[in-house]
Amino acid sequence: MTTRAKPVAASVAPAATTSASPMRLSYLIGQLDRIVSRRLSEALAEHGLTLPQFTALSVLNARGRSSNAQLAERSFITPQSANEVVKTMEANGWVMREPDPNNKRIVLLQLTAAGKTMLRRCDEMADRVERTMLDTIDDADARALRALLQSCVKSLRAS
Amino acid sequence: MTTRAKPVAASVAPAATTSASPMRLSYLIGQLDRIVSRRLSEALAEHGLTLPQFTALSVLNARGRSSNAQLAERSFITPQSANEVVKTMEANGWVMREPDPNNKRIVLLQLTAAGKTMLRRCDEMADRVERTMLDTIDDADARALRALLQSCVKSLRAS
DNA sequence: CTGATGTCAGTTCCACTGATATCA
DNA sequence: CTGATATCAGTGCAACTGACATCA
Repeated sequence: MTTRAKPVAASVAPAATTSASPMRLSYLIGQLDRIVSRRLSEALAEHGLTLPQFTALSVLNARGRSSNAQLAERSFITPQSANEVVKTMEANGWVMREPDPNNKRIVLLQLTAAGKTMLRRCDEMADRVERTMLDTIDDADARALRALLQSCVKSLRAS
Repeated sequence: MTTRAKPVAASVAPAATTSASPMRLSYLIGQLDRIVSRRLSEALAEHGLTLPQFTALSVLNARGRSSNAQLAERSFITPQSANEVVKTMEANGWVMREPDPNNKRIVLLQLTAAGKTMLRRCDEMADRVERTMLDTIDDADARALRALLQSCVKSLRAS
């Protein structure tokens, strides 16, 4: 309980805005992402994996063979950043590259067996973090949360 | 368009290939935070403000006078990081420090008039981003989203 | 002494922009 | 030629850890 919200400067801050105004959604999103990312990173580090790498593994697993450009778009980072992530994972034997038969310029990426094994292990850790996060939220609300987040992403990407 | 202010534009990619496994909540949270942060950062840059600075201004405004340690906890970053953010803002005249009369070791932080003006301007930009984000979401669902996000943060912080 | 606080210093991580080569 | 793709290279920001001094 040491890190819980307490009436912080209530005794020191008399005037102005004593009652905490409701936090912005963007603030809440940022806070939540910060906490989740930290928990996840700590857990993944035990297997020598970084969060961006886990994201890439998940995307490649969900979407199958992808070019670096596709991976970048789905991870919402630049192709350069995606390439950087992939380089390390290829060196670790989790991802393999093979030329696209239809287009010499494109290199298709896909998981290796070792990559799939690693992903399965890390998925368990991610599940654990998410279960903690959803501790006080029932399944219906969890589904609603997912749908709302997807709507937010969709609206922003469309604008 | 040769200049790419954004990482990826989802221009010609065939987007209709969805139907893969549903994405994790932590993935969605990360994606949404990435997009929101980018939009917000771009907007704030017009006023010479960074996102961490905007966060600090918001926290100081909402909670009133705070020590650096309190600000750090509210922003969910280390005191060192918070101090770094504050240093720049003090140099820009948006935040002022004054010693706590009750404790010589503590330095209380609060917004200056210029800081409040800046915050007001930036709040408008943040409102604009959030309105876009909530484009297809009604007020009731927006409130539900806020409540759910708060529950998630609370559960993770308590664990 | 212990613990909380502020702050200087150095480091790391991760995404960015720029530039270049290849190919449809 | 134009545009998409991959990738090498350098940059910058924002977080981190470590260390130290001060004070309740």
